[in-house]
Amino acid sequence: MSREVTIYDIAKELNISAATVSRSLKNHPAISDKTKQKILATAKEMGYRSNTFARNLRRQKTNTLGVIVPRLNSTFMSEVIAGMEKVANEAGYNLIISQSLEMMKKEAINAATMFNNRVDGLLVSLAYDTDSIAHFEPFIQKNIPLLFFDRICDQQQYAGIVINNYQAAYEITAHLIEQGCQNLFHITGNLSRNVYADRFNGFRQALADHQINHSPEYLLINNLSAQEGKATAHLLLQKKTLPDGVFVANDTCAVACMLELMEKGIRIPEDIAFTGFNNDPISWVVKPQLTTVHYKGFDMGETAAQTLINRLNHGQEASNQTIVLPHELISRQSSLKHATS
Amino acid sequence: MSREVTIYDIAKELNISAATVSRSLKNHPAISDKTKQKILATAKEMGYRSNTFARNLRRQKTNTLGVIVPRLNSTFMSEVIAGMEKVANEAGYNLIISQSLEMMKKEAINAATMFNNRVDGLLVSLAYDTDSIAHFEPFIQKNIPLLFFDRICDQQQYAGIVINNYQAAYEITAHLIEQGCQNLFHITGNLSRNVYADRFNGFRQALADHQINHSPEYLLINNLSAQEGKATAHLLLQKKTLPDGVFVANDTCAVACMLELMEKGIRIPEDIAFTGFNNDPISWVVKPQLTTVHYKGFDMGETAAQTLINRLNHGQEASNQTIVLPHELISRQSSLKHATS
DNA sequence: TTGTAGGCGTTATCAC
DNA sequence: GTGATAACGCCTACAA
Repeated sequence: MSREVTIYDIAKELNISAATVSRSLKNHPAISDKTKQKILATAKEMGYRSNTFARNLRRQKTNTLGVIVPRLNSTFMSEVIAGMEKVANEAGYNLIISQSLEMMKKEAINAATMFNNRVDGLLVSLAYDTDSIAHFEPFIQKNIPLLFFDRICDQQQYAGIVINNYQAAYEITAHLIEQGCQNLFHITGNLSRNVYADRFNGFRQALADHQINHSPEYLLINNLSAQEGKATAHLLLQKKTLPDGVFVANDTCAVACMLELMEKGIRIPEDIAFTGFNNDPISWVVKPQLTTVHYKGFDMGETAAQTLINRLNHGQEASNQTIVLPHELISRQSSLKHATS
Repeated sequence: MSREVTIYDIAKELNISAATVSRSLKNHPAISDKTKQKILATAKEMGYRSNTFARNLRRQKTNTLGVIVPRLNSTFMSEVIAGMEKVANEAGYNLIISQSLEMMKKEAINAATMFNNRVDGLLVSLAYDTDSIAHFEPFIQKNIPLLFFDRICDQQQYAGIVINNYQAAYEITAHLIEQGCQNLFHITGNLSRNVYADRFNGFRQALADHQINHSPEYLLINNLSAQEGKATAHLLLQKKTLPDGVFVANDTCAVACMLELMEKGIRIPEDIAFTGFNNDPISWVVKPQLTTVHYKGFDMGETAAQTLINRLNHGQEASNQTIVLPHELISRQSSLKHATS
């Protein structure tokens, strides 16, 4: 393993000082174009590559952003990552990515690792069961920019990148009501997570605004996995009266629940209309296709990364507002009743 | 932003040398337990955290593994990443992940970034159109361990982690034949990729071994996206004689193709039986459910990371064999004809 | 426009 | 067992 070429080697080769080499490589204005050219050429020729550690050590900066997500394996989240990667790359940042696997404990461990690796900033979408953000304290104390996205922290002082989950839920619920549904249920996740709380609130408000009464048991909470979707189907079947419309807070769970009910002879959407959330590929593959809410993960990733980078560049002055991105209702008639009125 | 605590600060605090502090922190055997305890306590108390750059600079090692994958957004790949992350974490390595988005050009850029970031080793699954691995030359020249997985490099000297694609394809094709299919087609990706070449060969061999003739147009190549799956459906419809069985090299494309054909009045599986590859969630959600091949992405990720780390620890002596992981045929009768004999 | 010199925080090599 | 010291490669006042 041959030794690495350093700026000193280049300097010696050209009989100039290392400082000049360093400056040329950074395209410093004070260096004449001629020397710059010469140095760049020699650097390439000698196979020079800058040493990130030395640079980081000197500058007290890593040019690395940390990302902690609940899971990587959803269409949505991988789009988010792709968007982040694009922006980060263009701005000269690297991404270190880790998954909490929906566990606060692992989220905390990951946060500690990120901290020790001196990430310049951290992007986080909270785990399912996170009920304290104490593990992010070190970042706050050291003033390392911390930005939440999608599943954000409800405390006022922490801004984040989100969509209007309330509004989206309102719209999709109103849609069900317009199709003639009268007895609506909602299946969702931990209401401590903003995304689920907001969706529930939107759902409730839509019911209220349309003067729809609801069963006292209209709210069903699970972890939104396929498995629990299936289990919840059985739970529904044991109710005295079945709902005629169900709004599920994600597509995976919606599809699993729906398929299980069909298995048991329930007709979808004639007996029960279903809607989901996320516009996951399974929502358009499943029969009947699922009405759902689409929001661009890629854009969210881009926005999150860009916002964080702005904050890195401009420090405290940078805005700390929560940013709300647009969403879109994807209405697939096949999953909806037709209005009976 | 208060200045970071260094080993010198701890040393000064305790009136000892920085060297002793450093050794204690590394749990060096030559330090007495008493001093060690004292130092550890003070370090914690002062909020010390070791500086990775200084450490890396000194040791010429980053404790970071690079990962380049075609895309993150598949169930399979996210499982791979999860497996890698687990092993890497346990061994004290970090992961830097990037996507080539199936483009060799971006793969090359990513490789360069990884190289400049001095990753200790690199894990790669090749992009769809990669036809040269010249962009990995710097790693080879500098003797930085490079390991391919799933979509590996066919050149002999580069080992990798794979499944037996040939065997899996053979099995699934034989399955179709046993169900009575006589006119089989194969839809797959770029045959320069080992995974697709091997699957094609397995398919062909199964036909040969069962004395099944095939149409001269039985091989259809596309990029295996949903979009092209749909397009290929139309292509099939223009054939003089439709196939009665199709083996598609991934589930996404299989499902898209199948759904489009059903849209056009073809009965699945009565007219055409379909099989896929990957055991993606859509393969069990779609009706009829798709017979497919399952292989554990998580295991592949674990194995790949572990193999790379072994090579880092043991240098050249470490084995450089290609490792073949098991797969499993997931037979879902609903997607298959019943044997007619 | 270019050069000099010191320091970023750690670890390895000597010495004691 | 512990301490002093010299790198690791780069950046940046300050000087020339």
